[in-house]
Amino acid sequence: MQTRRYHHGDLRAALLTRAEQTLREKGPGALSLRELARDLGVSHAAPSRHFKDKQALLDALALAGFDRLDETLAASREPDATFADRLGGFVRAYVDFAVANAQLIDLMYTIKHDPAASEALVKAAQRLGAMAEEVVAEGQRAGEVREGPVDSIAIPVFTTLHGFASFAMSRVLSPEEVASGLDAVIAYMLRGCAP
Amino acid sequence: MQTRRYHHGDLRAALLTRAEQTLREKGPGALSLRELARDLGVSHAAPSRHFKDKQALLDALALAGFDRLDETLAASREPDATFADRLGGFVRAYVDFAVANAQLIDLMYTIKHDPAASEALVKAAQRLGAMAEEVVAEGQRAGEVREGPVDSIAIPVFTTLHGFASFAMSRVLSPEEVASGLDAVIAYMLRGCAP
DNA sequence: GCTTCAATGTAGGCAACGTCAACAATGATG
DNA sequence: CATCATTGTTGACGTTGCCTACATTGAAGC
Repeated sequence: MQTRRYHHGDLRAALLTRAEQTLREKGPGALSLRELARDLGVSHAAPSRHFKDKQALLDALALAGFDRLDETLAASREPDATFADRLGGFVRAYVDFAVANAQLIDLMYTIKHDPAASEALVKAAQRLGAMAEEVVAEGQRAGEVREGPVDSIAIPVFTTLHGFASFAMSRVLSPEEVASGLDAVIAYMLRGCAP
Repeated sequence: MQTRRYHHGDLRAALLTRAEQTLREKGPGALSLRELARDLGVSHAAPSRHFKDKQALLDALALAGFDRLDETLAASREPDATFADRLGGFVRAYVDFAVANAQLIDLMYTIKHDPAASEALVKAAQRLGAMAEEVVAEGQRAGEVREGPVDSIAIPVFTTLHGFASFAMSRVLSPEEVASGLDAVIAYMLRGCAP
């Protein structure tokens, strides 16, 4: 049991970590700056030194979420595979992340709604779209995807992906439906992309 | 300027109407029972006679939203048309509603998240899925849609629809992208459904 | 090594909120 | 006309986000 120092050391990171935990466990409504401060053994106004606003904390949380999702997706890439495998991998990685971090994803897209969304956040979100575009473009180059403007294919594909993930998160679909439906969705995507 | 009666007349309906207006104009965060009461010229505890909770009001709002969406979609049906037209009509109606009621749709799906979602609400949400299934099933009967379990086609389709609407609402896609992208999305759906 | 000062944390206060309990007016039912 | 459930009011409590003024700290410059 160490004696509490006046300075926490890395309160900012601790706040983010703890906030994400509460978000995951009790939902966004249960997120209170004061409770966060109490949990970390710090005065109720301390968080304001690191986040001017509650919204600022949520923004930072969402931004970190986008960054992690971007990394996850980038890491799941397999350069030398058929389009079907590449797309399948991308979709599975996205859906897995969404299911494992439902509340966070919700927050991410809710915040992006806001016209006042920070530039960094918009940028991180756009990177997602760019990655999807890249998969499609590569498929086109390999002749496995129909020709035409990349957007006219990437948008429907990403749209399907996000919609499915959204249903998976919100339990409109049961976990079994998600597991079994995933293959059908990927097959459907492939048909929609086929030359 | 009529003198204020002690009884409002139909406070419940007035609360819902006003709440939806505030939701639309200022977002869900700006919804306060007390402010609602003030706006309607009623004491701050009056709303509790009609909604035991803030959550209860939100639930009622979401339920009304599902009902209206169901009606809108049902009204947009054209029984004697090709599958392409029927699907196109359905998609357009859904997307139009979503764009025109972005905050409301958000609320609807957010609330459905909640494990404690009321039965009526779950039911209203499922009617949506059923309508989509019906369109697909009819297409199958007419031989315009590939065979197989209805779910394996209806889920991807509805998923794409919801994802696109979601992006349209959240302005990930600009209004122009929505307008122009809609045709591409419908074409892509049709390819995914084709026999 | 001392001073200075920006960064970080604390203490107290404010208005707003959701909720509750106790009380008051109303109008429908007998 | 009396009764009484429904609907609205009042006042209070605890919690929250945020603000301002103050305290502690550690590092940079002399």
